[in-house]
Amino acid sequence: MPRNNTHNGLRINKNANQFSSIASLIGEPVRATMLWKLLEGKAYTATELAVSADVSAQSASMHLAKLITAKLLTVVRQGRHKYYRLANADVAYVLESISSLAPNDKLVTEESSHVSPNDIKYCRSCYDHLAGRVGVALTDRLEKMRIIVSAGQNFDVSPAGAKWLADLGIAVDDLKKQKRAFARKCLDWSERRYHLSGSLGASLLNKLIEMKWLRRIKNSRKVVVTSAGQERMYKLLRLSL
Amino acid sequence: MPRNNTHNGLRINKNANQFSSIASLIGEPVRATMLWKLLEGKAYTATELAVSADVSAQSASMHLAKLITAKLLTVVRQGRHKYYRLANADVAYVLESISSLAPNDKLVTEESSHVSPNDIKYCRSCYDHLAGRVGVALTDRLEKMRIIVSAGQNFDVSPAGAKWLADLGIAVDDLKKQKRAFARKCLDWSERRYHLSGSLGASLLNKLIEMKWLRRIKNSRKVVVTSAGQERMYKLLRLSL
DNA sequence: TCCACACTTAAGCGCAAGTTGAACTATCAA
DNA sequence: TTGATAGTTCAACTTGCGCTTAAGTGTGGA
Repeated sequence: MPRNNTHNGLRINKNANQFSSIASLIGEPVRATMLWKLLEGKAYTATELAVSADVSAQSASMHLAKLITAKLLTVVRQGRHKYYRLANADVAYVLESISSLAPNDKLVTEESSHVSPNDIKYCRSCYDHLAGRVGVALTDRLEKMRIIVSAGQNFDVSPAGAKWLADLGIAVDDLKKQKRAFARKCLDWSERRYHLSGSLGASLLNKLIEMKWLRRIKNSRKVVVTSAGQERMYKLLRLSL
Repeated sequence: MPRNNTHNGLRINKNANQFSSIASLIGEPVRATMLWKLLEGKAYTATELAVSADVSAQSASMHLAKLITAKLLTVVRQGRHKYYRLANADVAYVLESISSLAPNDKLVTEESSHVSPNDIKYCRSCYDHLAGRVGVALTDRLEKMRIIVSAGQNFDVSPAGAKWLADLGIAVDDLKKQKRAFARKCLDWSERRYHLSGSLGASLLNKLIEMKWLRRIKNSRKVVVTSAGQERMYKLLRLSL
């Protein structure tokens, strides 16, 4: 009887519907597994995702199509392969925040927020850039040293900063030409603070791994700081880890 | 054949499973509607939630039980009623972040982030405290005026601040005695900046509504600044809205 | 004491949503 | 050209999960 077909009721339900359709899209077990895998930041083919979620190619294709139409993923064709990745860092962020609700985080008392270097919260990749305590600390130092400067929801690179990055082998001008966002502020769930994302964040992470200052942990989003990395980052950035 | 039963594969899937179960819990249409309603911050009875989601009492009971065991909601009994509310601000925050993925945000070009006072992004309640552009601006002013001071992931209240709040009718000492967090930093999705949550944030919102500086919009999380509120907040806080 | 109300529990039904098998397109490599 | 691989589409099937009916507990008011 009391169907809430008031004007307000309808509007609320419209919002709730959109909200619900996204959440259930993410929540379906197979899709959740795929998204979780893609959180590493790498692009995977449909078959790879099908295998890792342990379903048939047909199922995978159907699920991936849904994620694409919902704009949660993007695809690029390469020959007969299709490479899927998360649509943007916002998606990665939402996935992270959902997982933070998992009750596995055994009773985190108010200020027992001590994060050890072995903790996934300490140093991890978020989609394609560096997050966690280290990601935030690095971003902080870059800002303090005026290599990057805050600009609304984005960062920008100072002239001096561009030179500093060039010394590291990162061509800021080239990155700016890409159509994806250049240097966005990405929120870190565990730290509740900004870190650097966008093409600059991504190429910085790549560079740090290439130089062996950081090392990815296989099949995980965890990243560790090598001893060389520790030393060099202190020398270059006064960043003690 | 290639069931990924490697040690790593299993660990990844364990995480993905937890992740998936939370997301699908949120995503089910009826539960999504209930959660969306609870985002207003108020507590509702099982029947109220059943009506607003347009389902039978039995169904509602079942859904609510699931949300309780997942620690997404909490309940208190009062006589023969049970009052449900979101378990904490983190839950509210996650719900908000999910909804931010909705593609309804019609093409937000890089810096067209112009928010009008009629926009839900401008001024709204997040769970039980004030969020949106106004929430962030208010928090900023409170910090600039040293009423609150940053302390890691929390805020603290200065001695002068405690006096200022007492003049408003907020007893800081009493709030600190509560077992819930006193003054947390809560991230605002649309603004990507902090605002004040915790018991202090909640009682500040209540007080502002009580004094008729703000007014809740029925059946919505939107909140509007009254003209009296505009005037008083400028006088008291140099906050122009 | 009695009845109304708020909410819960259990059993069976039914449907939406995912899976499967088969057929189809497109790319690549002999 | 042929055959192998990557991915998609479609229709038939299977099933998990929410809904309904029905019965039960606990609280409050007359």
